[in-house]
Amino acid sequence: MPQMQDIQAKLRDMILSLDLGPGERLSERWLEAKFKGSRTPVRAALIRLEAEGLVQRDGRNWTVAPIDLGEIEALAEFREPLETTAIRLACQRADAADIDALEALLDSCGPGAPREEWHRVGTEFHVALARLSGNPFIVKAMQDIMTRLARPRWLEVWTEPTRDQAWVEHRRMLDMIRRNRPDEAVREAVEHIRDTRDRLLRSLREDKRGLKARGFAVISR
Amino acid sequence: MPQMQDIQAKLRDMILSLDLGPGERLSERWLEAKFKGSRTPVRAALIRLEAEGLVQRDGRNWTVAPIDLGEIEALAEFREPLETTAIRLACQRADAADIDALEALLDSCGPGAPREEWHRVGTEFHVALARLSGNPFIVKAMQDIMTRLARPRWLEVWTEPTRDQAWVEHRRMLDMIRRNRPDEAVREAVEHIRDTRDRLLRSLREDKRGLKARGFAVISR
DNA sequence: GCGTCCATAGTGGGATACCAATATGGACTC
DNA sequence: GAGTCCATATTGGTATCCCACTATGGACGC
Repeated sequence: MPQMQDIQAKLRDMILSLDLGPGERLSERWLEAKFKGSRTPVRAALIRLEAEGLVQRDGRNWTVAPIDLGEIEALAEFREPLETTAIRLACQRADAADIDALEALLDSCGPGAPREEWHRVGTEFHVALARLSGNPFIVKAMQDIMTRLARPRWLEVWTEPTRDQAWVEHRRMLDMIRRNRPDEAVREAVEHIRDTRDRLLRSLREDKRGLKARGFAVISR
Repeated sequence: MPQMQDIQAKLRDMILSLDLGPGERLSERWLEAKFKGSRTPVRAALIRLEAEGLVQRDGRNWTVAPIDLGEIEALAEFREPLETTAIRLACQRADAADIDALEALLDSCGPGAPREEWHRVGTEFHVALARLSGNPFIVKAMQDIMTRLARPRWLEVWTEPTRDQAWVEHRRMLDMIRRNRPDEAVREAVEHIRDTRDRLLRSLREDKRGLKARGFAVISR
């Protein structure tokens, strides 16, 4: 069992699940004890997680990346041209089976499913859609984006109407791709991206007090 | 003197300058001797350069990333929406001083300048343009793109007409941004990106024999 | 009390030691 | 001579060690 990848995966999970709070300091020694490995693989994992944006240097120290509202805006701006490009390419390149698979992914998450499932499927939908573009850089960028959005999405106040709205938006995007109507699919996507951004920002801003109470570092802008 | 960053920078330079051939195997021990450091900083540098796409794992080994013609196509596809978005944002956000600075950058490279200068200025132009978007993710992506394109650009057969063509295209893009005509600037950019892609692909394909003779790994597609 | 200063504990960066896995090369067999 | 097999060198992965630096906190002087 490769130790480094194991540590990297576990640490990533701890960060994404907010088991380690945003802004929290990480010492290599603490992590080495926590994972019962040595500092070498811990350091390798930290370097890689730094590239993912989940961990940062704060002077000489390692810290869990804070929640950054400005980053959420910048990500939406970055994501819009990428996801719309992915959609246009998918319209040209994806076959019916690809689209059926995506549909099945959406279907796999019904009203009774736990929140973790919705979260996972939502992420995977966008990455899989990017994959239909056939462009590895778009896929990589989308993975990166979804990783960085994972904690805000998880922290978002969770209501059925918003969940269903996102679900409907996903459906509509996919539908328009299936019918090979890229312009309309793109319009849906842009709307979805902006809706998501606004939802996340509003939710986080409203709960900023609660987040700080949990010791989470939040950068307002 | 920070050892790790030093090693990373030197190794990056050796790769980008083709001092280390594409596809060449890198052993940590050899690098440690080469840089008179120990394996710890060498490893940290390798991990970071892996994220930059300059170094890869080949099984358990490290290798210099090969020249990949498919990657050049994918990069152009990835770059188009990003650079056009950067231009539109720059039109909204950049002030005259920003644009003057970019113009000065282009002016800094006259007909008599050495090839290294043209190369550096060409790279910096696109990154600086991305910076005018104000979006750190676009900047980061553009840096990444230019890094990956650096070796193909360097290997391109070098003629004054092609050099001047790129120079004219840069000028026109900047001009249209200054006049706040984003659509035309975007049209120039798309043309420039496609021209560049075609030039690089043609040049590399024609010289593939020569590259292999130098021991360079080239992936055709 | 309030600064100031210094001993100390803890940190990340680097160097080194050890290990399992793998690649290598030469001897041996047929 | 060609193929096979095994001893050995070398590799990357991991575990420790050592060091310079720094943050901390308590004693001391005012």
